[in-house]
Amino acid sequence: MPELPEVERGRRIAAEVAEGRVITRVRCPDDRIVIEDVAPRTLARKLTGRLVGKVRRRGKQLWFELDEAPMPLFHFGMTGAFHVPDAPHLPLEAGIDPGEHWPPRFWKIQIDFEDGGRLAMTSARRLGRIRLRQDPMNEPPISKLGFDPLLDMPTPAAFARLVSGRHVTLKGLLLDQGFAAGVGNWIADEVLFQAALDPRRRADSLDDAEIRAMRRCLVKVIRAAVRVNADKKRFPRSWLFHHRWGRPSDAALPDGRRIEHLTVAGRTTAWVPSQQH
DNA sequence: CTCAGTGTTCAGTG
DNA sequence: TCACTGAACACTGA
Repeated sequence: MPELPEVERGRRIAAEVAEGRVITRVRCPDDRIVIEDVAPRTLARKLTGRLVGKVRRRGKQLWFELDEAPMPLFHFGMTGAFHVPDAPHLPLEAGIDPGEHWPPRFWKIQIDFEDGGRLAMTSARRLGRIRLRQDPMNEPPISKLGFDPLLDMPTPAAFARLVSGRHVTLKGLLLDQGFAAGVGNWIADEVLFQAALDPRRRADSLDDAEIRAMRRCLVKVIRAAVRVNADKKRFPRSWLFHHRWGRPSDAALPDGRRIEHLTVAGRTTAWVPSQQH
């Protein structure tokens, strides 16, 4: 489920196995890998022998800092993840039992390190991408991203300026990676639910208090989701998250308030009309 | 068998 | 320029 929190989880998994190690082998079969603008064997050649510095993340983008350019940039798409062998704490992704299967189902690349550590990237629906960049931070797609709610959340005043000039729906604004990097479909819905805002409202229709509420809920939801992923905890019961997936006809919160489904900004949107205005 | 889907990009429209 | 829509990508699982 790669929105910002899952990608941050991937960053931590990769950091543990990769940082400070030399890459000794890269496997990415021609018929399986999803790479942009570079042949699988070229990618393997560029990475082999490189020393990994920091594993970094911005929004949903993840990359390795190496001792020598180019650097590999990973995007998980709809279903991607990083895996390491024999790690029982891995996320529950369809069909993968990391304790028994290696390489994991749907693997697209495997990277081995000098100390025997291994990392695999999976992408069941092949929408994940791997790219090479000389200077990842200053080239697209990362250079085009907006703020990252975990790394550089703007001040309330700066946030208000970003919001007020826009005529998009709130849902569309939150999903725009050039506005807030890392927000995906369910997080956008959760933020608007908690901020009590109708997803179809236009950004430039919000008053100061509503903008502050949206900012506060964005930070709160992202931070809580990262914590949930890291500590194997659960989201609070009051969150829309738990209840949005049920059959649309009888979807409701525990207290009985109805959950409706709409398409906003081209995406399925769950919301609670009695609470969001 | 059908269809939605946690993401992104691009072409076309207004 | 801005914003929206739909299609495409490619596959799983309900």
